[in-house]
Amino acid sequence: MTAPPAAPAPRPILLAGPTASGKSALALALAEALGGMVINADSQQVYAGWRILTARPGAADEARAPHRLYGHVPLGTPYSAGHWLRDLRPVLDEARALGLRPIVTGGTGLYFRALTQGLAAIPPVPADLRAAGEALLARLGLAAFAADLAARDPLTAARIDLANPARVLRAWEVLEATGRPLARWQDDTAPPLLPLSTTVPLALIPPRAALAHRCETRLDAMLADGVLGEVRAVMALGLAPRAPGLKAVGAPELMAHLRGETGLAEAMADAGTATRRYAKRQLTWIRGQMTGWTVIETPDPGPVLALIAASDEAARAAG
RNA sequence: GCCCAGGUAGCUCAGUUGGUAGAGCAGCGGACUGAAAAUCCGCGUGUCGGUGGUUCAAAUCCGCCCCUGGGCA
Repeated sequence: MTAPPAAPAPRPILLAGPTASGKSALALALAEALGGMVINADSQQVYAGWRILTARPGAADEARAPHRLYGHVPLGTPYSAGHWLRDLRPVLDEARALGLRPIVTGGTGLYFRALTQGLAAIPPVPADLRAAGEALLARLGLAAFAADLAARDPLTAARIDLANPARVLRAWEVLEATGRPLARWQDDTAPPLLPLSTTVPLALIPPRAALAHRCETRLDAMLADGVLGEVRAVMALGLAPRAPGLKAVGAPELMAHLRGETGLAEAMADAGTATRRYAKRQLTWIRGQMTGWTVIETPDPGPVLALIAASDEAARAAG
């Protein structure tokens, strides 16, 4: 112990929360106050083409603090929790090199799980194999398809929801592509990139009434900002309806309107419904899956900064 | 004013020969290991417009009243 140890890198801040909770604004305020880098953890905000619809930080926001992993993926390109984790690692390195504190924020619970609990290192599944699986599922029906999987891979079948086509299809394609049960891959999951204990994990959960109100006013604001033009531009790309990046909440509803299938008022109402349901699922995820996270109720930066300072101090004391 | 059709869950509606009611959507709760803003599971939340009558029993049959839509004046 001849030289004092270098100051440890500041622990990354993780900021989760339902849509319209005020995460982005809070993340930006924290970045300004702490010298941070805002890093996206949202499965739809990674896509170029959506800015208004996904309430992505704008140019003015990005001028106030460095932002990463926003809009860096072309629409139509497959993207997943695995892609995101691989993209994230060099960004965290960059933040450390620049002396910026990472502030990872977004609404995708799975991404935070992959980050803090690890993700099985399963090789990529070829797109045509997935398509073949979808075709087989459509031909056999879910019950027969699931029964077939259960016969070939009882280990995984016992672990997943066999009534959920997405989960059964995933198990099937992993088995087909790798010859190894998904459950085996999952059992071999490597340690996480950022264990929860090495972070400051915050979950922003505003009071229900306030959240509902924000969901509503935000949709109107999107309309005023020209979201229909954005949707029209995306439609002009001519991508398949189920192409990656086209399932942002509100996209199907507004596209239906632009195709002349629904009135604007109806489309906006439907988009509002979709938004509320999405927020509800996010809250369920946070309640059920994000144990160990600190719940904060308002996006007011003052108390949050105090909380972070106290947390940092406690971590320092613990060594 | 008269005739017709309706009035049942937050909304749209179903309800057989009378036995105190059920679907979809919304809503609420839940699951979640590489599509996750995805995908899936569970739950009916009701002065059956009001009132009087017939009946052991009325959402259901009868009278009157109220409301909505359409038609005739």
